[in-house]
Amino acid sequence: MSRELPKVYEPQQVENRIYEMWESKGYFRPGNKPDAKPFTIVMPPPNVTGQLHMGHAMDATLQDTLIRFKRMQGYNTLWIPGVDHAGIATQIKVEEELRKDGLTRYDLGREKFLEKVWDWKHKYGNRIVEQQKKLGASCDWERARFTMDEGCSNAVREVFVSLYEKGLIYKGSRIINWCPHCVTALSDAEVEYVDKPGHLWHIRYPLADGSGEVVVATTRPETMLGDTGVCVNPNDTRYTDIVGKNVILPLVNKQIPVVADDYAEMDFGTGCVKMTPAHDPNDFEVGLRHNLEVIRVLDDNGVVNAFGGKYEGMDRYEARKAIVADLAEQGYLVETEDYSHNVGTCYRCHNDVEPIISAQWFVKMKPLAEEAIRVVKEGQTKFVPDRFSKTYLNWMENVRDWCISRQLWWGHQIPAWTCEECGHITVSRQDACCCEKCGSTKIERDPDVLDTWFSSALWPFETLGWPEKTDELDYFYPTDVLVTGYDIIFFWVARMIFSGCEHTGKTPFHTVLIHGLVRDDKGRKMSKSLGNGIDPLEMIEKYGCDALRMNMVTGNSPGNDMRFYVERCEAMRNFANKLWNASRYVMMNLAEAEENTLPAIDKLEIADKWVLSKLNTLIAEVTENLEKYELGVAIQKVYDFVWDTYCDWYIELTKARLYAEDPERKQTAIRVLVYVLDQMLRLLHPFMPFITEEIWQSIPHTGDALIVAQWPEYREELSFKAECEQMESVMEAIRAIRNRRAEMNVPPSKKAALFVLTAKPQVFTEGEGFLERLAYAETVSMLDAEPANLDGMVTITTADAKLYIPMGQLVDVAKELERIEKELDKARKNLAGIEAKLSNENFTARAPQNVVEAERQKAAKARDLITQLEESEAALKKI
RNA sequence: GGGAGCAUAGCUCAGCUGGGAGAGCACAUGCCUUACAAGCAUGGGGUCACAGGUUCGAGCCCUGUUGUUCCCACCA
Repeated sequence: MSRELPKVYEPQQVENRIYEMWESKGYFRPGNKPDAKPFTIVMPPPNVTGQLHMGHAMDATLQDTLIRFKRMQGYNTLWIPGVDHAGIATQIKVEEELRKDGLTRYDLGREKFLEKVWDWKHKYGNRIVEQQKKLGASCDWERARFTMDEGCSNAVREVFVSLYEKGLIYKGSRIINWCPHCVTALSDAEVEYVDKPGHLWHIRYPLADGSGEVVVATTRPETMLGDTGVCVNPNDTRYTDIVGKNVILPLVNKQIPVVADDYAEMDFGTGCVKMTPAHDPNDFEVGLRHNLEVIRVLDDNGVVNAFGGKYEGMDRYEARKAIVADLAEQGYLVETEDYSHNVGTCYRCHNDVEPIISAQWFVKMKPLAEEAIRVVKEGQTKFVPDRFSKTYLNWMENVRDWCISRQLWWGHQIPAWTCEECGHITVSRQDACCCEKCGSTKIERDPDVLDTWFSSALWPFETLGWPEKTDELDYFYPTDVLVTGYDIIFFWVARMIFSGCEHTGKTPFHTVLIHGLVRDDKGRKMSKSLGNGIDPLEMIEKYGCDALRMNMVTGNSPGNDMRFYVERCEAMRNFANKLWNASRYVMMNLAEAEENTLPAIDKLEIADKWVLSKLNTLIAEVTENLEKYELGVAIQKVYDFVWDTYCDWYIELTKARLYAEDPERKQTAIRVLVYVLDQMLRLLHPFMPFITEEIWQSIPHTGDALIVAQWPEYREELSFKAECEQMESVMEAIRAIRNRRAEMNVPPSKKAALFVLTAKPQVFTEGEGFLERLAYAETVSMLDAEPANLDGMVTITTADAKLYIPMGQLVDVAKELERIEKELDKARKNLAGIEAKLSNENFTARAPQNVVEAERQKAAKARDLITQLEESEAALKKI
């Protein structure tokens, strides 16, 4: 950056260069600081198929801000990136590719197909990484992991086998959620329930002995092909007689029993429920209790199978239509009722899922959940904001066994071999050669793969080398903060916690920072189908990465959704530009500074002491906010300081000195300007890494880069209370004068003399230069007494002074009086309020002393103002 | 059916442990003041959803009401 700086900040010229500098110098790797504490974050691995979207931008910004903050605080920071193999999503993508050539995965066979997927991964898997770099993510790319790489695969294998050995993984036939479109089982978490309008069909089932009938209701009539019973409540006197009898299943014409079970509710519908144990989880349970037959009537593609008789070969919806029509025709349909109900859909393809009985692998959750509940209840892992711990606990306390097998090819294949001879299942860390029970070599590996989340669940420790006992694992694990959206608490966070507890004996992180969704400007989810997504890369291209990052954190609080406004990117771009220009101003004068250190305290002037005190407060507050993950609050404070305190006030306050001819005063000013700029850049760096580094590199600095510079600290010796009050007093006068001039429409070019009557003449004498420059005063003179002639004089009153400005004909005495009356009225009301408070003994006795003291000071100030106003009023009335 | 969030300026939202009602954008007026017109100065604009309660004091804590969003749940 030369001294000849462009007037406008151009992020495109800066970002790539800075990022390469950081990366090449190894700043993203944890420092080699033996005494330093570690600070570790594992990045939620995006899908290999993924395209960077606003959710990633949010995720990355928050994590990077925390990492940069901690890095500057001296921690050995490690942010581990990686990519997820995303079983279903990726497999679908590659199958779509194949379809273009008219092929399916079965045409290729498993091995060939997997080769294709790996090709695809190598081709596109890095795209999302490159995109994340554009966000300024300072993660240790050299440690980037992939959930299917060797280390992760070992971890998965170890976990599967050890859980199996502990009896926490089992294979069994249960009702699971089946997606006929993806042709695989799903876990409960992968089902999204959608309220859909449908029908409730009431169907007549005649008693086999001809003594009557029962009427059952269903939303899925096609499942009746698999009915093996009818259930009534044992206390339901209406049906006592028929329990144990058989009814005839219409269309199928077979006899099925009536059983009594609490499951049937007497006051719902007719009180009779048809039982389809193969296609409904409740019916399955009832079936177990009453030994009902289990007849599965839909195949893996959702098509009616051989048990469906004449309906065989029909798709489930086709079959539904045909069955309803036949029921109606044969007089079995009593009623068709409009009925809206929750239908489970696949979270990937959004087709309806079918509850189907199927042999699958499960993780037994109850024993694992215990510890996962304990660590959160006892605060070893805290959610920010805290309300999500309730969400988590509620889920964990009611969690059911986790179906982990998927009928896919892309993923970690289950390490289980079934013996053809004896049927025994061998589960093994090494690929099995023969049955461990009978020794037969006729064994076949389970073709299924594991749920993608099974490997993601191990992410915090598998990325550090587990199951090997590595030094890294020892040093960096447990990690510190996990940052993610509330939408994957169940999918991922919960499973990482119980996995960490079970396999490492430690909860994987002490804090879970939850953020919300990024929505469009109308509050809708950004989605491909709506086409309302905004591309983060486009925003970066247009407004700069720093502006996008600022957009992500400002005005946002943890756990809450945010709407994305392009206008705010613009506002943040403007902020970056503001900072740029302030720096330009400092650098233009930099030649005057001999060094970038603070001048001796006795050289500091009032404005310097004021800005340094403000900076001090800012440092303390921002640090605390960041420690508490209040990034939005923190950045707001820095923003205000930069724009308001530094640019709008301090820079203006230094101009008198910079343009005057006293070299020593000039140097003091510029050195404080540089010092404060440097400190601001540090505070801002975690949020706006690029522009701050770029500027920092061109001001005098010690150290190689801002990214590894030290985080500012509060310095007691730089707080100057008295000088701050002085400064504020002058500032109040400046504001009051500007205000009056604006109201009177006096242009800045029209300067006027200023007379000051005050009990603190020294304050205003010292502030002369400020009043001249910022309050358009031609001259500033102190008065000993009220001016003799107030005609043509504007009177402005502040708590500490009365200010007179001769404005000649512009002044209307009557209007002046009216204004003073108004101000007086306001001031008196204000004082009355404060006094009422102070005269309340309850208040003075019970409120904290500092609050009472503050009220007293307010009262004193209000009284001063009233006195001043009254005097002004009296004086004006004399005219 | 259970649980949670939200309701603050025209719009979008901050407001941390109770003591000043705020920001950005928009709006109005005046300014090309030698860092910045992507700017400067000044201003208008709020019953903090409603009703109670606790407290010396409530946007903030408690109870209830209304509206709204979301999550969880096997009622055929």
